Amino acid sequence: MARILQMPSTPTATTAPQDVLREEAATFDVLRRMREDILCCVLKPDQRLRFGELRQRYDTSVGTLREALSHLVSEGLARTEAGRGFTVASISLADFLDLSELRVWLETRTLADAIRHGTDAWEAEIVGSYFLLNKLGAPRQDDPVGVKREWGKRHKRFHDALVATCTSPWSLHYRSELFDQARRYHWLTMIHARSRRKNEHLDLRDAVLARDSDKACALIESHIRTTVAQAASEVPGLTMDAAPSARRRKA
Amino acid sequence: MARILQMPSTPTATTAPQDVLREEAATFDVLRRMREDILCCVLKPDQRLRFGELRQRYDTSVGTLREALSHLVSEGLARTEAGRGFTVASISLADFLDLSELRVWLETRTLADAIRHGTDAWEAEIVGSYFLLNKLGAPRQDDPVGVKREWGKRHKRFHDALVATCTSPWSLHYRSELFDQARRYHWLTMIHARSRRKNEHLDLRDAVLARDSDKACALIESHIRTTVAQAASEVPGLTMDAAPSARRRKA
DNA sequence: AGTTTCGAAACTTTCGAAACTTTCGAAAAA
DNA sequence: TTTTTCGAAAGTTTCGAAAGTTTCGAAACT
Repeated sequence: MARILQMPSTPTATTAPQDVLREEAATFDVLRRMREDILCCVLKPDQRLRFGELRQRYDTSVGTLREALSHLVSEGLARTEAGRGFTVASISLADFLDLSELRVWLETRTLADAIRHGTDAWEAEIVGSYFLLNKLGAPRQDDPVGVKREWGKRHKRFHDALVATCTSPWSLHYRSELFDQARRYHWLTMIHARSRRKNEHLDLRDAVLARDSDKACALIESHIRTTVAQAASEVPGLTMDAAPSARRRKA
Repeated sequence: MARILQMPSTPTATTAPQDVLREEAATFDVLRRMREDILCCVLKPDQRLRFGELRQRYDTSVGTLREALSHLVSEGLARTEAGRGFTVASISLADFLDLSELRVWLETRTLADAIRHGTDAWEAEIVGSYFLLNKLGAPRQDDPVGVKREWGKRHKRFHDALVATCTSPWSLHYRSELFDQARRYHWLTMIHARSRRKNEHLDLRDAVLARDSDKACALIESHIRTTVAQAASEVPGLTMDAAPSARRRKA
């Protein structure tokens, strides 16, 4: 179970201020970079992940790569077959639908609980992270990749902040994993979508800060569902079938 | 995302009949054995996992162990701190409660969907796996470890069979992970519990085969809740606090 | 022409050792 | 007596190379 956002805790301050970030050093760093690359489709769905190329790209050894890849497999961002190496996980509309249904439940559940246990520090982080998200504005199709990536980061930070005070570690853990899964589809939507959406995050923020649990949950539910619908209609090639991979049998 | 029970599929029969089981060979085998050892508390909660001992126990290299341990961390069965190696995940009543709340929802959700999409092969596997579970009978405190382990296997097989035709891969995946988590607490209950329970699995089986979704869901919900209550009252030392690990600060 | 067999090339998996970090205990200083 | 410092031992992390598979194409055979 990966570390969850560690928000209103006193920093331990043993060696350096950002000591927390050091975690696992090399391996952890490679893992994070690979995850980001899969999420942003730099490594494309169903792409074969050969050790030769990866070693060059991330400047590390086979063993370290294996460990990172192994992690990605458990997270559902990659798959592996015995003796055939690793592959980026497929995407499909069916998967996004399935994913999103679970998300609706987990997001509303964690959000309601977080609101129930909200603190001043929690409110502050929501205000702060919303500010950062809003300052950047929703990225357009023709914005540079760097801007889109930064928006992705801030978007995640805002949504993490909303549920930070939820008291169920398991719910938070799975919520986080599924949020990352959804980010792959969000990325595709950002690339292709033409329609613009109103600023749903502002309403969400205000409902949460007003501790209006029902309204906040309804908003986040429609937030998720709208995104699915948008992806389904505007991302080309996102079909119900999983992959164009060559697993045919002869008739 | 790990492989899910692959039930009504035709065997591919390329080399051997059990070719499917070979998956990942060495690493996968070590992973499975370690997981089983953690689930059955052979490796105890909060126990330090040193490479020296593990290498001897599983007769494998450091690299392979690291990969397996890495997997266990993502599954929440172990934890790791930078530079300080791996540790078996803690247990606590709080964790079991949290876990079980999520399980209630996931089990009922997957079960209802599985019933909706049930096939003949699905019914057959339910009948078969129930037969195996029932033949062994609920293990008593003084049964040998081997019997308890076998019961654990058959118990899991039965519950997997119930939900096998569920159409949501993500729900099935998380259901499976949480079921394994719960197995650690089940094991402790088996060791310590004095009270006997009626055969809840028979009622469950019949309700499912009769396609009575509401009744089946109600049964599985109380099945889970009863187990939690039993563990809370009969397993000594299962407190709300996480671990007796030495993370004290000076006052 | 179509199918099968064989062998080399490419890639994955596994391993043990080298480099580095943490922990623990003994000796020196307060 | 208590605290601090230092160094050795134990343990973890990273790496590159050896061993083992799979894949693909060319030659041999039907």
